[in-house]
Amino acid sequence: MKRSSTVRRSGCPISIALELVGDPWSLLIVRDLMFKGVHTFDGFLTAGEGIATNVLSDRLARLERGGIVDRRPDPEDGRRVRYRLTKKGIGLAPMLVEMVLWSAEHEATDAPEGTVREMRQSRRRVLDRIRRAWRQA
Amino acid sequence: MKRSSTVRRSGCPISIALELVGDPWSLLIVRDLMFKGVHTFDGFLTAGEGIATNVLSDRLARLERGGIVDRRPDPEDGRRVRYRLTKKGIGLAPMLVEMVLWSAEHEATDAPEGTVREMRQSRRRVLDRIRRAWRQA
DNA sequence: CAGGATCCGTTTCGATACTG
DNA sequence: CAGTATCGAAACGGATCCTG
Repeated sequence: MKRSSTVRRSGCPISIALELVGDPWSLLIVRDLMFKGVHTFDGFLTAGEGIATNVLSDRLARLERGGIVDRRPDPEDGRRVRYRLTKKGIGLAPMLVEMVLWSAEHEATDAPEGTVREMRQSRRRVLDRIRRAWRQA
Repeated sequence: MKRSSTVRRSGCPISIALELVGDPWSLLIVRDLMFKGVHTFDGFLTAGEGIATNVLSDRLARLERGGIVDRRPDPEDGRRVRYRLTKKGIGLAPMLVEMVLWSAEHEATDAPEGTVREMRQSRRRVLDRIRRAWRQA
């Protein structure tokens, strides 16, 4: 596998950010940040699907290097670190929403619940809410 | 990493089909099928980014098991195998389009070309064309 | 105690090459 | 157009250690 962050086909600019989207853990982290308001190391550890600490460290560093998340000390508790999606990171929302919709339609076994239904009915509204929650977080 | 094809958070149906979307090679194959009309083993081998034969075999089998592609003997040359996206597979188009758009905006270094510009201006038209091309292929 | 880094045994991946 | 075999590289999980 090439190590470049994007792959480009000659004559056809169909490039995909595989560095991000090709990695399950990174996607789970972004998803937790975007949909669940999880923003601490421990939050990812417990809310996630059992990611190991070293893997989490590594992915957070990658995402930070890629400009998708940033880290700052928690304003209310200087010892804590707060991870946030950057503007570039929040730009992934449409993609994530499509991923969730496709998964709900084709893979998930139990009936879709409120969030998914609303996504299906009005992507725009869901995206607006995600962006709003992000701005004031 | 869990081996299940979808991951679900309790109380929040934000599940993502990581089995597919967490794997770079699978994404490249789907992309080639969707945007480039590549549909043979050798096509993926040469048009792709240097995938190994065993990996390609493995991913095609996975995608087939996942119901995303199917394989049939080429009508004009029975020895050849033709891979096609299934309906479920073509359902990934919106997600792929968002991936391409995000990548073009944030990752790709050279100026976006026609396809990307058209995607940005009218996702609908691009998606319609993809689906039409798929139906008559 | 939160946020990581490091070491280590194990599993998975992938490049190459060979087979039908 | 694939399946298989090998074998080194990388990723992973788990535990442990470190630092404020």
